[in-house]
Amino acid sequence: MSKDQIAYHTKRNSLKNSQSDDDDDMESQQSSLSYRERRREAHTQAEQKRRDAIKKGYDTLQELVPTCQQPDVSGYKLSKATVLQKSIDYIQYLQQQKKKQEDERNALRKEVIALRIMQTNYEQIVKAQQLQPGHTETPVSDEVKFSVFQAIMDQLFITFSSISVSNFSELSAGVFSWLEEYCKPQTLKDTVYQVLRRHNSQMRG
DNA sequence: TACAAGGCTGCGTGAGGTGC
DNA sequence: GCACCTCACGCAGCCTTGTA
Repeated sequence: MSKDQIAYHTKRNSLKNSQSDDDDDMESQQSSLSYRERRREAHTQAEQKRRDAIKKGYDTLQELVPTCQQPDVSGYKLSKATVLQKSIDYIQYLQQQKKKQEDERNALRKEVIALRIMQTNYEQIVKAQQLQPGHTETPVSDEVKFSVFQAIMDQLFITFSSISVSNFSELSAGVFSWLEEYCKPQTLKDTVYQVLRRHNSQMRG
């Protein structure tokens, strides 16, 4: 507030309250300031304190909200109404983001559960096959294991070599589609059987 | 370019509500 | 009943924008 404003208000208020103050002064001649005057000054200070708190709140809000941190397009300080509106918009944006992330998290949780079920099923299949009559545990040399592993990897590499590696996005997209197409449990199972059959025939031949 | 109009802000103050 | 808090109001100053 400018000095002119202060002078104006001081004069205005003194005129406004002169009558009642005179009455108060007549009632309490012991104090230099009337009760009403003291009340008015205390209230003025309290109101200033309240406005400071509100202003501080707006300033803090402006610091916290990213869209309020730069001045508006005209280059001027954002008005309080604008700060409020931008804060509302930002909170709504955050709420949308939160919901989106919750949906993603739920989808991933379902996927984890599905994969665990699949894992359990495959473990049961393996156990059942091991318990079948005629199934014997014969020791397999490391050389044979490596040979089989190499054959499986070679088979997979043939399919993998069709993926484009010209840039990262194409590569990552290609890897995902390759995993979905060639690394399905049934596909891998077929590949392993195929390699093992070939390996057996070579051993017999 | 001068001027009017309108918006924003800060100020002091009265009135009403609330807690002790 | 009193002290304190909050809200609403009127006011002035500053600034931008539109217009003659």
